[in-house]
Amino acid sequence: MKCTIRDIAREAKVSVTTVSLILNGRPNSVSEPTANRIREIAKKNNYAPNHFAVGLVTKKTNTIGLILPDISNTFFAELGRSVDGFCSAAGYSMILSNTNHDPAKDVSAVNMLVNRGIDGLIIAFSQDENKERSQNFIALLDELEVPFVALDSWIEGLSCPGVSIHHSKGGLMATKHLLSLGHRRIGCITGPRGSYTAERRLKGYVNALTEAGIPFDPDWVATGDYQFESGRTAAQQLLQQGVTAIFASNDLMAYGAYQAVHERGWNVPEDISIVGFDDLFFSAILPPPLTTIHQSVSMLGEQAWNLLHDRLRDPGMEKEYKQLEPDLIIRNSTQAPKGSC
Amino acid sequence: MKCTIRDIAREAKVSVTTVSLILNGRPNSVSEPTANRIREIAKKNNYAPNHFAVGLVTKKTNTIGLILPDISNTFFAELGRSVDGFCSAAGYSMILSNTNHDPAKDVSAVNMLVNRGIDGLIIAFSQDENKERSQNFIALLDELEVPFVALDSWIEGLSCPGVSIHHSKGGLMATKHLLSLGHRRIGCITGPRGSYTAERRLKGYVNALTEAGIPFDPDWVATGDYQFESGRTAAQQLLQQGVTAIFASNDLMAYGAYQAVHERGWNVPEDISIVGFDDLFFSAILPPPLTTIHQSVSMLGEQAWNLLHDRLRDPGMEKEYKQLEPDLIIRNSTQAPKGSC
DNA sequence: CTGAAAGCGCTTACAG
DNA sequence: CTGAAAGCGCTTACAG
Repeated sequence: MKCTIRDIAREAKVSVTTVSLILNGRPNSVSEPTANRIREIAKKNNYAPNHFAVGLVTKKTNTIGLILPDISNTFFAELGRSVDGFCSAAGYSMILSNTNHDPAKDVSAVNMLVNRGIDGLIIAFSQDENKERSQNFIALLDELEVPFVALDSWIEGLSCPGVSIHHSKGGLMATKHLLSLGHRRIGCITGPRGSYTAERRLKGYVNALTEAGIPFDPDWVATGDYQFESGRTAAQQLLQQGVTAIFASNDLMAYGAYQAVHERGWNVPEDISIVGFDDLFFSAILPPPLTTIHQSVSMLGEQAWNLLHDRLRDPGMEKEYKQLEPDLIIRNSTQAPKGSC
Repeated sequence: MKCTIRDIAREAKVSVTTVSLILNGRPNSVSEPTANRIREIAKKNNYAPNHFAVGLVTKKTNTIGLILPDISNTFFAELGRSVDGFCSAAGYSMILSNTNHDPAKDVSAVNMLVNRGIDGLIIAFSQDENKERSQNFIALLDELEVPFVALDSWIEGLSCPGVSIHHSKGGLMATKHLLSLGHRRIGCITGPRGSYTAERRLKGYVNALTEAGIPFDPDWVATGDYQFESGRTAAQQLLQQGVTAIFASNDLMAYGAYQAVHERGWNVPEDISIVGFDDLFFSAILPPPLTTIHQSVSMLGEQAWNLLHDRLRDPGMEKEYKQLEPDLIIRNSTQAPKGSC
């Protein structure tokens, strides 16, 4: 039978107040022997506080919500695992909500989670091209009574703490690497239109070209959706344009680009160099191993949790937005363009 | 300001009883106009029931727990996504708990989730070689007051509903495929010792050899732990034994086997055929694409949810254990052994 | 057709 | 040093 604070009080012959004070370690003036007796009875009966009763009174749940666009993408799966690790170590549970990249689900997930009673929220936003819905979403978030932090992504116009890799710097580093190898006709496969991360990474690409004095050619940019298949299609377009190298805005699309190259009977990196972004586990074992921008998923998860945890304790805390340094991992998918030496 | 049932009652000039009855669609005899008025006021005020108050009274939470060994493994990530999809469609939330393959965390996760108040539980067990802890775990589960179902894996001696692929049949099919190509020296990379799924898959391998009249050679079996690296190491051992083909008990280890083969300067499938198990997304894009046993993750998730949902409505329901049919997907990592034709 | 009231299991001023 | 009591926001017999 489930044991309540009342059962313990009865057995220990004290009031429920006393039991509650002791078991929660609240400041009290209960005598040591009594306190110990209470603790022992609680232990013996396997006492665990009723979560709802506690929540009803304290308004605290020790549960946080995590909203992710797509948990089947390794990057987000690892991110989820990382956040889960940190929050469960701190005694919090995590309710996961998967939006399948649907911004409308972002909205319903926030509502659902808040009604269910979470203490805080971590959100990796889905891209939204719909300006009006996007504005409504910001309004909803602004009125949220629980703290939340943006992870990986962000919404234009939203003011909140958050953490992400420095997307544009990553795009810059990837493109500069290609430039330094001697490439001049460099294509870019972007993430979906309206996606914050996609736009930042593209910006890095554009900046690198500009710095190198290469005029921006829109034909060298193909839009993808961060999925494998779109990388393949986009790469086919770019190959038509005669690019000698491709910066894919994530690894999954880079794999698609490999496929497009192979289908043409070409090889990576001999005929075309490819750089990715994310550094998924598979990128290291793919033949040839993929040169890519590494994101530290565990650091991302840790920082997101820390930002949230700080605000759980002090809701008034200032909103900081952290940007993690990207790492260029040079492997074998990039080399100097053909005939350049 | 958060609006309560009481605020609505006051505004509608009825009792809280009436409001509760209407908003929950309980059998009632409230006049239509009154009912509509209540519904409108609720809507206008954005009323959402307080989860804790409801839970305290009804003992229901509309939340289920999902325990997974490793969400960063694509197979489990997709499984999590699948379960999440079905339960959120049914109005349930899912609390995810990641055990990192640690059976001790299985136990603590169950306790944590139950104390937090879940209506039901889906568990993909981690393997446990420790018989005593395993027995204690079974005892804990037997006394669980909420329904639970086993997903993918299972514990010897436990009686509960569940769903998994027919692991041994999958192992049988994979090995028979190799046999049918003419291979006779077939190695097997198993999952970790004590793992239910690993043992079943190995059993399929052994059965196939026996059926074909090939004596079982323990040197042809190498133990892995379902991770990439262990596949590489195990494959190195097996290659020493002169096998012409390898059945890896999951795709991740099959990728490791590819690596071991390449490191030796050999090729798949010319020098050695490899079959995997799971059919992860990457298996189709790997060069050469991997022949493997396909598991329908979405069906696994759906069945697990259905089994649980049935028991949520009728706890007395009989315990059924469903086994899904494996599918052999033949791609390019397998062919007849060298010099066989 | 509708409401008063008990109770779910806690926490927390407040009183002694 | 310890306890009685109010209250968190609901649901649900029960009474009228």
